[in-house]
Amino acid sequence: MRLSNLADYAIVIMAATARKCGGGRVSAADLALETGIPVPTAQKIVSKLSAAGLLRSTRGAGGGLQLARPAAAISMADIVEAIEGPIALVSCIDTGDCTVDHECSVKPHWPQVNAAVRGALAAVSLAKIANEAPAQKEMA
Amino acid sequence: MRLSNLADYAIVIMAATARKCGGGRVSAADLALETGIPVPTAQKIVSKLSAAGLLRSTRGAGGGLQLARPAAAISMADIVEAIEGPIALVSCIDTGDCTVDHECSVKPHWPQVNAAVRGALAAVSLAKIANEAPAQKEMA
DNA sequence: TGAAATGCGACCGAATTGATCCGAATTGGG
DNA sequence: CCCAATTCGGATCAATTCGGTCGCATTTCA
Repeated sequence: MRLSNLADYAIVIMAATARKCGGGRVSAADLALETGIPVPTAQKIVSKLSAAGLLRSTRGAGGGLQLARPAAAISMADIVEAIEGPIALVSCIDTGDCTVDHECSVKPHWPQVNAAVRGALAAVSLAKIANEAPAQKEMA
Repeated sequence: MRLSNLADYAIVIMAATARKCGGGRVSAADLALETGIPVPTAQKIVSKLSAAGLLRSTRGAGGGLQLARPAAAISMADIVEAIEGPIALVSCIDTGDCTVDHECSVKPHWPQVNAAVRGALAAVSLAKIANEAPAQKEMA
């Protein structure tokens, strides 16, 4: 019942990107420096985020990352799903096969739980996070 | 974003216990046979469940397990917390220390997400699960 | 065209999880 | 009152996954 550190980092990185992506591109190294996440790990996360279509990566010198969608259109659920795959609390739902199949009276209740969790994550948009605490780094 | 198999098993075991605990005690081995979970694993889960106060264990010959509370008073959240510890999506909340401390603009949003998740889990009681699909398996 | 910077992919180590085994405690029967 | 069977409890060991690191192909600016 705990999402992986990668997903946590991904949210931080996305927030940092939203904050710095005012008008240009940001490099993964720069984001790593900004967030304190190890550079290679940040690159790995950025790769997944790009593959998921949340970030747009520009190759070559002077390139970098930028949000593929406006910050208001990106939610925690999107980021978590990009890193961790579909939001399903149990493997049963994905594979459709419980190791203990039986009647599995629990199965009918998972969809509603999953939906609730996803809703909770979807309720928080990236714009909200970025605006919450710019802290000392107030940008004009 | 996926709870451990142990927690999943725990829910199945609790449901089976609620179903078979009509008037007596059930052995861990019997529950394992009923649910299809490996016996040693079932014992391990039962231990944690007992330690958490959800099950009452009776030692000795003819002993076994029984629900410590009525099924209606036990929710998924209780079981998950018994196995996985407190429901916190990120380690930051527990430890109070992010590896990337910075401003951590994400932190203020976690409590509401955690509460929503916990609420979703607490909304499903063990009685509901046990009543959903008794021993018989309807045609699908 | 050349060189530098960047993102991308694969490899390796560490940690948590999951499964197994053995020992201690308790009760029922003789 | 003693013995034995059955049970839970804890400790140990292997496996899968996650996290971190390194090297390379690609792409752009000079």
